[in-house]
Amino acid sequence: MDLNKIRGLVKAGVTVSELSNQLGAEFHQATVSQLYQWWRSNRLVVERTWGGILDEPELVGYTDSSCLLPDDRIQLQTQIAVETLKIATWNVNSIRIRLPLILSWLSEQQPDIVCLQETKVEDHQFPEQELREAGYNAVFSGQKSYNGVAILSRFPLKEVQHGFQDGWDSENKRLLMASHEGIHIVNVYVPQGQTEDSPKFEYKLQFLQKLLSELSSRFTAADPVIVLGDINIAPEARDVVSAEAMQNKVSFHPREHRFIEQLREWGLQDAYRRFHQEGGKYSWWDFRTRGFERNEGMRIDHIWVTESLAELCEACDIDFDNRSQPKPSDHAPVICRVKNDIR
DNA sequence: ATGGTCGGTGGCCGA
Repeated sequence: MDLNKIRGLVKAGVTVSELSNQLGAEFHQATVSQLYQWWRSNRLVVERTWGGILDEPELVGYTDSSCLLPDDRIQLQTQIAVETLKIATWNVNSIRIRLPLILSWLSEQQPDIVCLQETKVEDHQFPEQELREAGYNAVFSGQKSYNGVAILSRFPLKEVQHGFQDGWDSENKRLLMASHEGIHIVNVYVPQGQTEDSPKFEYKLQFLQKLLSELSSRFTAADPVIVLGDINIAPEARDVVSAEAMQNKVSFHPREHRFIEQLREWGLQDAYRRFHQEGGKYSWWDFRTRGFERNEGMRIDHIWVTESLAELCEACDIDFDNRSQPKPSDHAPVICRVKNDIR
């Protein structure tokens, strides 16, 4: 199959039957699969007049039961959609209860890649169909009740890895990696840790240590790597309401700050702090104290990038508006925009 | 205010 020839013809815009005529014997199953892949990833515009019955063609979006018809006019989008990549992280606190908000947010924000945490569903219950209809492929790693991570993407993801490569702590679904156009995506849900004297805090610190060794064994700081998720650590005093009150408290503990320091030493930087210096900007607020209404929270959801990606980063923002919607998660999404210079 | 509210579960736990 001559992919460049097909790409050229479809970029110019053709009907399916014209394409079939022009390709002749070269039009076969692989060609059709390619068209569907483009369609599924929202790169193919499909216009349908039902054999001329409609004066104005209707736009046909991809669903699992969609079929291309011979007189459909198809056109492959040029790289407009990927000139800048919009990459987000969001702890959704149950994908089942949050699905309506997730779908409206996807359609409003149009992110290209979204890392989700605390999906809280087993894989067979993951709403793959609904997300695909919204234009997203998904890879996911879930369990009953707790944890659960997923990556949504407009494009097919590559090099998917579930959990740590050595299988450590594989029963807790907190880590999911994939790649897109050479960018390595590390989606992580770091354990919360409860209190300083809890075994859960030791588990958190061990998890962080494992995460660091996973990063340094898989990548170098020269690679384009993006580590994002619910890190459950507020790095600095300006990321909490009161550093005094948080002294030696979990999520603001010196031993956790040591990990943040090691992340920086390895070559990662906090994308949000490239663009915003002010304090009092949080990504999580406690439901119990009505923290959001009082703006009392912590900035614990982060996007960390290596230097090569940092230079391409154009923006990084917390989506506060999402948190004020009905039935919000206790976390707001964090979104960054990365210039895509990989052509 | 050592409380409070969510979400998932199953007769309490995790955040």
